[in-house]
Amino acid sequence: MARTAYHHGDLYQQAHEQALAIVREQGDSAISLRALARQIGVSTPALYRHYADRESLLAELAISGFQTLRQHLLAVDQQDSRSALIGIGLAYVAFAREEPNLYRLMFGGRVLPRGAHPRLDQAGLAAFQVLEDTVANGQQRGYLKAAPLALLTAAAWSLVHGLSQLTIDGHLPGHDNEPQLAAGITALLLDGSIERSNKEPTP
Amino acid sequence: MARTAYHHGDLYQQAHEQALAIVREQGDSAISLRALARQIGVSTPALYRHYADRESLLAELAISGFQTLRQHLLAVDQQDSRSALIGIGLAYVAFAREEPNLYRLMFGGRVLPRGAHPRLDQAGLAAFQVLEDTVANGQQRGYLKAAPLALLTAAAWSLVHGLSQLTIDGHLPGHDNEPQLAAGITALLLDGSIERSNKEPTP
DNA sequence: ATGCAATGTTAACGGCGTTAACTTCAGCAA
DNA sequence: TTGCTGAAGTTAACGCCGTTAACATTGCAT
Repeated sequence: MARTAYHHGDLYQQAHEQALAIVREQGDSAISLRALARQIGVSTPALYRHYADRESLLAELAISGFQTLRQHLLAVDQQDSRSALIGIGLAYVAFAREEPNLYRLMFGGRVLPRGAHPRLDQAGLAAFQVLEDTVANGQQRGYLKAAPLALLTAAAWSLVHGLSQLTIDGHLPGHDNEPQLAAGITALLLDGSIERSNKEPTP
Repeated sequence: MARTAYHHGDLYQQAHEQALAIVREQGDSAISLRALARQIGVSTPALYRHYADRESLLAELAISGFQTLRQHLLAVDQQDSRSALIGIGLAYVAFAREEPNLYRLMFGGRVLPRGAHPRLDQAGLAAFQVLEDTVANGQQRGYLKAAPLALLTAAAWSLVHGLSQLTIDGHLPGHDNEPQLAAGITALLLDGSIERSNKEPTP
C-alpha cells in the first residue's frame, strides 16, 4: 500500500515503534491512544483499524519485550553448565535493569490477564523455554540434581524474576554492584545456603 | 466530630475500607475516585480532604497490605531454623495467593514510584525485616552459611517474591499443588541444586 | 471502469482526576 | 450567648481519556 495524504500506509509499524519508545521511557501508564495518534499525525480512531483497543496495543509491546528477552537469553554461552546457568541469570536481570518499564509491562499482570492474548502467552513461554532448556541441559550433563525439571526450572525462574523485580523497584538497598549480587544469588541456589559442616544435605 | 447530614464524620475510614475491598476484588485499576465517592454517598472532591490524590489513596491501601503480610510472617514458628525458613516462604506465597490484587498493588512498581510515599517504603521495609531477622537467626544458630546477610536475605526474598508473582500471574503451568512447589523450591535454595556426587560444593 | 474492502475521517458519549469557589457546621474565645 | 475560624463538605468546571457510530477516501481486483 502506497502512502498518500489520506492513507498513512505504515500506521501499524509507526504506532508500535512510537508506543514502544513511550513505554520504555515513561512506562505503560503513559500510553494514551489519543496522544499517540496526535504524535503520529493521524486521527485517534485510525488506530482502531490496527489494534482492537489499548490493551491489545500494550500486548503487542509486551510481545516485543519477550522476544528481545529471549534473544538475550539465547546469546548466553552454553559450554559449561554452571557458567551457563549463572550467565542466564545475569542476562535476565541485566535485561530487566536495561528495560525496567518494558519488563513491568511484560510481567505486571495488572494490564494483561493471562489467556486474553494467546500470542503474548506464547511469547512469554518461548522466553521461559530458553531457561528450561538450560536447566534440562545441566541435568542431562549430570551437573544438576535429578529433581523434577519443573521444580528446578521454577526455582531458577522465580529467583531471577524476583531479583529483577525487586531490583528495578528499588526494594533492595545498596544495589550498586548489581551483577555481583545476581551472580552471588544464583550461586546460592546452585550450592545451597546451609552450612554443611553442621548439617548433612537432605538425602 | 459528630456525624450530621453534612459532615460525614467517618469518610477517611470508609473510603479506605471500601477502596480496599474494591482492590481486593477487582485490582487497583478498578479504583475510581468518582465511583468510590458515589458509592459512599459523598461528592468526589470530599475525598480530597483526606487523600492528596488517587495515588495517595492507593499508597494507603498498599501500606495495609504490607502490614498484613508482616503479621502473617510474624506468625511463623521460629523454633527450628530450617522449618522457620521454609515456613516463611510458604506464608509469603500463601499471602500472595490469597490477595493477588493487593499483592500486585504492593509490588507493582507501576503505580507507586519508590520514595514518593515514605510511610509506604517504611511499611515494606518492616515486612522485609521479618524475613531478614529469620535469616540472621538461622545464621547465628550456625544453620546457614556465613555469607553476607544482605546476600542471603536478597536470595530468599527474591525467590519467594518471584514465585509469588509468577504464581498469581499464571506463568507456572500446573500450579495445582502450590504449597508443595513452594516448599520444594525453598528447600532447593537451602540445599542447593547441584549434584554433589559429581561436583564438590564451591569452597 | 467499477465495485469492494481496507483505511482513513469527524462527531459524539460517557467517564475520569483534579481544581476553584462557595457552603455548612463544630468547637472555642470573648 | 455570640461570633469567629477552620475543617469538611458542596457544585461547577476544565481538560483529558477510551471507545463507537457514521461517513469519506482510496488501492486493487474483477
